[in-house]
Amino acid sequence: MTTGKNMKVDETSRKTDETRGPGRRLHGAIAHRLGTDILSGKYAPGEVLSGEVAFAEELKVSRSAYREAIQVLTAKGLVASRPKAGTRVLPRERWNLLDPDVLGWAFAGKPDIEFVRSLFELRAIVEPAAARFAARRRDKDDLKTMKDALAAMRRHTLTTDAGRAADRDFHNAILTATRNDALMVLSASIGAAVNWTTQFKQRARALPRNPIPDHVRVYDAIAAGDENAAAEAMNVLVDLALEDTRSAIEDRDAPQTQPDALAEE
Amino acid sequence: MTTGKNMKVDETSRKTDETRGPGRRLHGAIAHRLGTDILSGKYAPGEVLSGEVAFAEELKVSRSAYREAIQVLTAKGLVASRPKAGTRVLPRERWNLLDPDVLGWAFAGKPDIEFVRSLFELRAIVEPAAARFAARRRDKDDLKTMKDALAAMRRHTLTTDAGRAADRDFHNAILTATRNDALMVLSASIGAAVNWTTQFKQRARALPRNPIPDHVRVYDAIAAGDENAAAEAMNVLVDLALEDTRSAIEDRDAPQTQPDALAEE
DNA sequence: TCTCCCTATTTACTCCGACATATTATGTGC
DNA sequence: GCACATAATATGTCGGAGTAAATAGGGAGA
Repeated sequence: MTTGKNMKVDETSRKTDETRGPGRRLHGAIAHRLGTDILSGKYAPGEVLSGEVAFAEELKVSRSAYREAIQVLTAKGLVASRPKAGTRVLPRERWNLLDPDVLGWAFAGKPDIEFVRSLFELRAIVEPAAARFAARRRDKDDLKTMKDALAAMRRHTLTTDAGRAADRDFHNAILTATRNDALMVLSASIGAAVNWTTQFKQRARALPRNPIPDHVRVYDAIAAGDENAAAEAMNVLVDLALEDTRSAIEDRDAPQTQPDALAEE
Repeated sequence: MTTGKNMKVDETSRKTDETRGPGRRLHGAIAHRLGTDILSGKYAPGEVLSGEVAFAEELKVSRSAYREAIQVLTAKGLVASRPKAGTRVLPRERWNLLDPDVLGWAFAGKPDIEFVRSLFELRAIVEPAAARFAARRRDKDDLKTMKDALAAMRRHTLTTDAGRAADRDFHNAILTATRNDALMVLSASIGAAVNWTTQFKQRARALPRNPIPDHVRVYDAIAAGDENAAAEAMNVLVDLALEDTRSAIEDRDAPQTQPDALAEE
């Protein structure tokens, strides 16, 4: 029952080859493959992976590359390996779910709705608080950066790459203004992961509403140093993003209506 | 000069040997050593480490072990390595500061006061919100677990290991009751890191105040389903921990007064 | 019959030396 | 002075050999 070694290898090495771009190392690709497989539930918690030699052979890579990939997964709390016992997938609560890579792997396949909800709840907690800190501690440079980003957002819209980059700059400026490294890292991770779902959004349909005024409200409150107003304005922004993502996911999960009809735009 | 396997251990390999307990692998020890060195600023961001062969030789380990350690650090965003360019320490904003290991490394040496402040600010944001969710979503099992932990805390005090374990159980029960995985992981990481400084506290002096009543207030509010009261009670708890840690760190940073005088108890 | 310890096996861990690949730096021609 | 080809160098990948650790199983003693 253990082996299953003789299966066709085509399927096995497909993913590792796809993921292997230039600048992307082999062990990184393996980690990506195993990571997504674990996050997607293909390898359930508690399950033991095939031995080093067997698995490396199956993946058509050397043991070194395989081991380095396993070290990466171990570092992120996904697996743990001990001699004689083998390498087994750890229970979900041990996973570093806030690790950027893990978040990426979680959203690589069909993201779990419950987990998306968790992230948005966390975001709804953290972002307004961040805006509050920013309103209290921002200096002139912060405000200038935010203002420039806002202007860029207005020029290009959110439909262009430049526009989305400006959006990121704006939010990053807010995070910088909080003078709180932990908050910065956390918010950046969540934001990146959530925006990772934005590609669904953009693909599904045009944005339903002009987001600029809401951003301006946040900026004005931070510039004025009004903490409560900043938190409230940011809260609105998060709710908006939640609404967009929710409908996007609903569209994805219920594709009975022909996708072409939605993409007409 | 080739092997160097039987030679006496000198200063270079001191730390790696110390950290190398049973169940702790060699590459883990190397990662721990390099991690703490980076977090402590011994290797500044942007700095390039010596080449693989040179560094591995210096640490008296094989290149494989060294490379696996580097993969771990890479996975945590501390370093990045490219052919010909070498391995360089990434800027601080790329570090996964919320990774449990990274947090541990950060507190291994003298923790940066500013970073501790950041963590407590984040905790003050997250924990009350978690209590709020717990008050909304807890079920009977959650309440029972919390109640049991509370009773255990009363029996053994926080001065014993069993007592501190009960404290952890109590807070874990709250996190479980939030039904939010992201919140769970985050709060657990921060909590563990902050409690990592508690050993300073315990060492410095006896606890200045009985924490049980405050915990009871949190429990009562959650049991009653009163979200605002739960958040407020938890807020008090965080403030209390902050106060303790602050004074503990002040004691540590200003040891002019003979430590014996403080330890009389 | 049960417990405890000891042995044996399995598996990950570590080491080694060689080769491949990617990236930077250098040099050459225009 | 610039663009392109070339070489140098450090990381990346490979395969194999040997070590150490943890579990399972068997044997001795109670």
